[in-house]
Amino acid sequence: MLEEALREIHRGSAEIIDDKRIEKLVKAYFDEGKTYTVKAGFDPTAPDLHLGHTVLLNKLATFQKYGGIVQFLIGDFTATIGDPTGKNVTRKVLSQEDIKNNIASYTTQAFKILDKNKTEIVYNNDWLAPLGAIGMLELASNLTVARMLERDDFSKRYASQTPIAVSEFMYPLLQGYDSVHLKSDVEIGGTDQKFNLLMGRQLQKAYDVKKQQAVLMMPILEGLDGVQKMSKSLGNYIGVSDEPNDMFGKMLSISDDLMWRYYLLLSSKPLDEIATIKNGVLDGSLHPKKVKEGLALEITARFHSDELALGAKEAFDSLHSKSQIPIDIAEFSCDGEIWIAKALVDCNIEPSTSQARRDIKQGAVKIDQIKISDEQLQLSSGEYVLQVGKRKFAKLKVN
RNA sequence: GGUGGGAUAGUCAAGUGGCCAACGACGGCAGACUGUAAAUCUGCUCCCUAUGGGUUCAGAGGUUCGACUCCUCUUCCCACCA
Repeated sequence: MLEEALREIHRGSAEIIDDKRIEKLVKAYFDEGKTYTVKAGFDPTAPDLHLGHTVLLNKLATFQKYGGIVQFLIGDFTATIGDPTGKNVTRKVLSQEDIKNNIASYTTQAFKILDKNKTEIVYNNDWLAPLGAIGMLELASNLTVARMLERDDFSKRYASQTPIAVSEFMYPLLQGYDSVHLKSDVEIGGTDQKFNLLMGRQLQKAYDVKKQQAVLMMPILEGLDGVQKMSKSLGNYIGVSDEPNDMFGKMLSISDDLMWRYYLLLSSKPLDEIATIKNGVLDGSLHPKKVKEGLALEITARFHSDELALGAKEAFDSLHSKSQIPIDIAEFSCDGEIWIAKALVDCNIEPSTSQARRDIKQGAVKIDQIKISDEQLQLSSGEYVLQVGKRKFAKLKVN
């Protein structure tokens, strides 16, 4: 039982510092029912969560299963500085108003995964604001500039003479101080947070907290392209608030290689079960498509419901596998006879008549399921279903 | 402040007077194959009812029958010097 719990906790992690401590904490929970605290910080900057964020949330949920009380730390104070990690420029400072709004939507989404009863939402403004100038200076004395400049992102910016605000130096310190105040037993974060996470340990020692937090780092999830990290700005993400059909479709669009990564980091299936599935695919007894569907169903169901997930699968099948026309396609209408190329542009499924003509020439355009080849074609009155390629549809009514 | 180099389509990057709507790569779109995959192969990739016309190569002028290519000025980048 203990062993299983630990395996689940270790699953997918990139690096763990002080694993012994984690073992002890979990063991104490099994033996004596003692709980412990697991801290994770969230920047209230991104109100829309995507699956990349859920990697961390999943891990927190796992800890909750085994005695962990999550300290869901909202960095409302630190957000006014902006985490410099990975950034090449000084970040914009958020207004209090923005922060408040973001927090509300953030937590609603997070509780789709976390157990509300084992979560304590804390705001670092509560203790960082009262820290005052003296406290701040005291804190700052724990870190040397040289040490700070060892950090890659800072040293690069320094070398290229990109400005670094002194306040940015404070960020890791403040994050670390959060751990002092909260007396956290464990902190989890992404691998990119290593420096900040370790700062928590260092400061706990300096402030004589009597215990140093264990640190568990999760890898950064790759986006749909399988290469770059999942992020909204790159457009390669699956949002936790995505519609079931979108979510399901996006999941199926990932490559087979990436699928295993997603299974590891996103699925709640036990590892040995996943290993069995993987073997099945390797020896050909299982079709990779089916396996990917399983994953897509699981994830879609998690954020919506079993029914909606199944519905999404059916919608997907009828659209793609059975090559039927989707049910809800955009409708357009026009007056009088219309040239086919123009019609495609007017229905927003082609960017220009030039492109439309090219596609017709290539046999990519269908009207009512029938491929057309005449680029001069005029549509007289009636209703048509226009199609370009496999996925672009429009209904057109010619009056 | 001085001197030199650069700015080309979504991105990178050729092109140094006509053969240039502009090589190539990536991306994107489409076709074949499939599992709406991936990989691979093929075609297309400024706009316009088109064997033609129009607008493009940082911006504004100029030279020329003709300019992305030459000259002048402007803006922005980069390198070296001070």
